[in-house]
Amino acid sequence: MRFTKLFAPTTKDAPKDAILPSHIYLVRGGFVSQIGSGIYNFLPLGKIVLDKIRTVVKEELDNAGAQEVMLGFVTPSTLWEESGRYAKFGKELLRFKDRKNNEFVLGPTHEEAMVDLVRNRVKSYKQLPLNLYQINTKFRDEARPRFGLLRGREFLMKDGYSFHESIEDMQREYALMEKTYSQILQRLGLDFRVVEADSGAIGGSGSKEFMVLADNGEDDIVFCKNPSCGYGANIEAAKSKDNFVFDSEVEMTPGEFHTPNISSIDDLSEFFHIPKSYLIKAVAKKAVYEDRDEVILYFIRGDDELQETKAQNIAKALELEDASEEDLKAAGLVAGFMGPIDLDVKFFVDERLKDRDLMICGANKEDYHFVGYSFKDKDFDYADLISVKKGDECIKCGGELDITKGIEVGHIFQLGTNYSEALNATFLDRDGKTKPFVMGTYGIGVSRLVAVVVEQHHDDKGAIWTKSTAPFTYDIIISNIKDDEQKRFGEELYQQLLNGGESVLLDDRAERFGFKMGDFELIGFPYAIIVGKGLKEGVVELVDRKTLTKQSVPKDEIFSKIKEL
RNA sequence: CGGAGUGUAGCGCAGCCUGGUUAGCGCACCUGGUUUGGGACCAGGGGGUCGAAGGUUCGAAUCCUUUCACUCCGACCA
Repeated sequence: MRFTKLFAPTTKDAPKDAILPSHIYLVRGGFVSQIGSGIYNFLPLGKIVLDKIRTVVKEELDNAGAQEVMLGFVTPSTLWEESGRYAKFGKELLRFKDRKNNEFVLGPTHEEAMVDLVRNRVKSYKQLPLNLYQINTKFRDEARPRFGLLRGREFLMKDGYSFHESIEDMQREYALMEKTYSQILQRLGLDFRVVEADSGAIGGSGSKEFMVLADNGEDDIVFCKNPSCGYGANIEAAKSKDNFVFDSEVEMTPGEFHTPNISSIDDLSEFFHIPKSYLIKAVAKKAVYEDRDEVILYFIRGDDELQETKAQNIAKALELEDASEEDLKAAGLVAGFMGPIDLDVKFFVDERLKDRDLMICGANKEDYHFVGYSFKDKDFDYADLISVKKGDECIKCGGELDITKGIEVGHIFQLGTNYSEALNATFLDRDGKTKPFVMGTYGIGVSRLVAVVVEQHHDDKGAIWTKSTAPFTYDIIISNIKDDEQKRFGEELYQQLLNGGESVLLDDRAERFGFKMGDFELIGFPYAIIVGKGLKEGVVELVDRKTLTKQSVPKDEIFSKIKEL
């Protein structure tokens, strides 16, 4: 490709709302442009990168035995009603009607559609397992799109679904997909971690996320510093060891205690001269369900923090909101003095409190706490409710846990039979019995990966594409296009590289040297070959975009030099 | 969804408060010339339904009403 023919409108200035490097450089470099809130056009450079990533994804998946299909982007809403998600999914699901007044949705994910494709076509265990995927546009009407391609409303995603006769076979495929996804991300040149994850609204028994490490990530991921351990988890699912050690000097006589105006954990700790780990923190939330709201209490240790996703999951709520003073009053609760004593509202207790005694909690009475509370023999709903903190001990090896930022690029789920049952998708097993398919589902954000590569590989001048993602590998810069010798050699080299099967761009524009170098650095091709002043002495220069180092190479050797890279 | 803003040339903005020549600036673009190793310079030039609709007025980019879009902070986010 010649730069004079390439539609790549680079700019000096970034859009004012672009904060993240990936957003700034993708727009400035002429890769993408915004056409609406959270909706982006891909220009030639962006499309090349997108296709390269898509190709890597496809090659690895096909190699693992999956088959590519393409489902309709527009899906009849009846399918979504069948699975029950039409009501559950919320406003993210874009719904609309056609001229005949039939309802449709723009697919944000395609469990229903894929199950529908398979049911009544696959009838026997002999046709299993089956792993079908598509790389197709998705639409989610995000409340607040931002960060360019990282959180758009319309995006390209690979979503795959596997069908099995048993849980064991599904888990085999799940492990295969973990391996396949890891290979994909490795080929793209990304530094990533596979972490345990919350399964979220999609349901299922287990899931893992593929997190690319980046300072601007939206997710907090917990990982063990011990290199031989390898534990990693999304903060929403992470667990740590209980570090509580009982202090034998602590004594309490059970009973109510007057604590006027003392309601915060800090104040109580000071008032009773006792560590926060002996206090019971009550967190009130308003759980929103399809048909009602309900105040729910969560009891956790005074030095812990409630993890909202865990709290929401255990309550099986659509979402959790902060409970207001009025909500609490209406539920008969006294803000600041709530405890697990004689409660009428639904509540959950963190599993670390099970069998603890000698604790202090609210007495459900204004200005009173209860001292010497015991959980022994109390048959409450215990669950993991708390957030892991930096420095906690690893649940697996006891090592030190750290927290870092990551961007989710892939998510694999052990789905089970949720969807096959809901949609009545069954097969006959070896004993001739009707069974629902055991399913797995696997997603990878293809357009998001375009941004993620830049997010992880850039400097203050622009993007730095990895070899497997670069729109072109080599950028031949003819320093002065009016210099016949430079022009002739640049053209020659360009033809030579093309004939050699290399991915190469010839910058033959009548621009000044600095302008062309700037574009090279901004767009981020892995290498530039400068054909300029040095040509008189018989040399050209090879520039490594990553290090920006230049080395002079005799012009007759540049072709073989490139072949070595 | 709550709060706060912004819509004027391809991009970034001024003008609006206090209505009144032909709506301006920088970058980008076109023509000619000089330049050619780090985003050059000189001269000339093209490009605007001032987001949309309605209203007030002799007169509206400017004031009023409605509406649409986009952005920021937060909540949300397989």
